[in-house]
Amino acid sequence: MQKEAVDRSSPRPGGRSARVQKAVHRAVRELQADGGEGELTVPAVAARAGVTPSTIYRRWGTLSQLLSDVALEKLRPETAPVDTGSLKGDLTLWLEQYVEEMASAPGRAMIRDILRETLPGNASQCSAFTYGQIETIHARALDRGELAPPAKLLLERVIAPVMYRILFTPAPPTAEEAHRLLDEVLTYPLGQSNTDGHGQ
Amino acid sequence: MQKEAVDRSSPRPGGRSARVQKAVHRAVRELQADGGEGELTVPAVAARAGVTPSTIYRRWGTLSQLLSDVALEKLRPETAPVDTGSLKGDLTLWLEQYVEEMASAPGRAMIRDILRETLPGNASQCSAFTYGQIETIHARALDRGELAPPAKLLLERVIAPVMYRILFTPAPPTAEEAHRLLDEVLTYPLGQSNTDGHGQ
DNA sequence: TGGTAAAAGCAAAAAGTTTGCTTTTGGTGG
DNA sequence: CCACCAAAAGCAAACTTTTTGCTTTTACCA
Repeated sequence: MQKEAVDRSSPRPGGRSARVQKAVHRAVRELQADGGEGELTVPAVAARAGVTPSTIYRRWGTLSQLLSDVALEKLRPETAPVDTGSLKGDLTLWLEQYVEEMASAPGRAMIRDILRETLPGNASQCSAFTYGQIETIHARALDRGELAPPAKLLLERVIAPVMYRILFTPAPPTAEEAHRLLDEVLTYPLGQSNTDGHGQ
Repeated sequence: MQKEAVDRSSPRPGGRSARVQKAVHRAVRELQADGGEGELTVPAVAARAGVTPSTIYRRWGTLSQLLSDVALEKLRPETAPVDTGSLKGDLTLWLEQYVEEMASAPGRAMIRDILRETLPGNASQCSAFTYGQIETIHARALDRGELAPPAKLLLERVIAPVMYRILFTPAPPTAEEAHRLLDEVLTYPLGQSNTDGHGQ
């Protein structure tokens, strides 16, 4: 009785599948935005999307998987990080936005939704988004001729502690704490002895 | 229609409540140990525990909450970390066991179970367990007259990255990587500028 | 030792999920 | 361009899980 949904990434783009997917995702976001109390169920989403519940069950398998997919969409970066003219400026601004988004109640909910799934697919996508944004900043810094710690080190020394705080402690991290982590890694960027593990 | 279970920590220890709680927890562990495929449902747990489903729903609210509680029990340290005679030895041995336990498939499942809950209670308990173990090692080192980085720094520089890898990447961290993180923090223990956030 | 409130049992109703089959639909080869 | 085909959606009935009102049990307390 293992839940196992199908591919899910719209095998026929432009067709009915794509329309249904959009409608369902939108329905989820709308229901989440509404008071959101409790009634986020598959039948409710189906009704709002003008679709039959069995469609959702067959395509996503479970509500968790659907919520995970929606959260991943919300987390997908829409634009490259702002270019402030310096590595530190770019990272500081980007990190502030990152922490604000992730540490908020909706942000925490998104992360939990993403992690709920058994397969690490969406979670690693999520990490890849973050990695990509940092990598962009990194490449830009190198272009300027700046010395810049690799994205991987920033993930390890800044993002990981921030995420740990968000997931495992009652009080989410503050912008100040994030700044401290960033300053430390920029001041003492040791630990470059990196064998792989994050293949972008 | 918000799910909201009652206290859950056996208000009448020694009585029937405690017996039911034990039976239910045991039933969950047994079902998880068995092939575990799919049939981990509230009715299944109830049947195995010789209890009626409504008891479980009323006490735990949801299967997630129950699984979270069971996972927290499994994660509770039973003994203090082994004393190897040195800070580095203590930390290395303890960390090896930690990573082995957490990065395994059952370990990952436990962490996901703990994080599934909306309230951060169990997750922060879990972190507190880890903090406590490291704190024990730390205190022991100070007794020996060793210089030792605070537990909080180890959480930030070693545990958080390990957890991040476990949660967000397909390939869990290896013992080698954990060693690298530990070596780095022991070699360059900067970042002591700690305002609080983890009050043990 | 009875009184009492909290927790468990029970069973029926409600809600959610699965499934077999039919219908729609977007792509494809004739 | 049209008929065909397979994939996905709709539908509805069967099935499972969850909720709920009420009764019974039971540990604690006076």
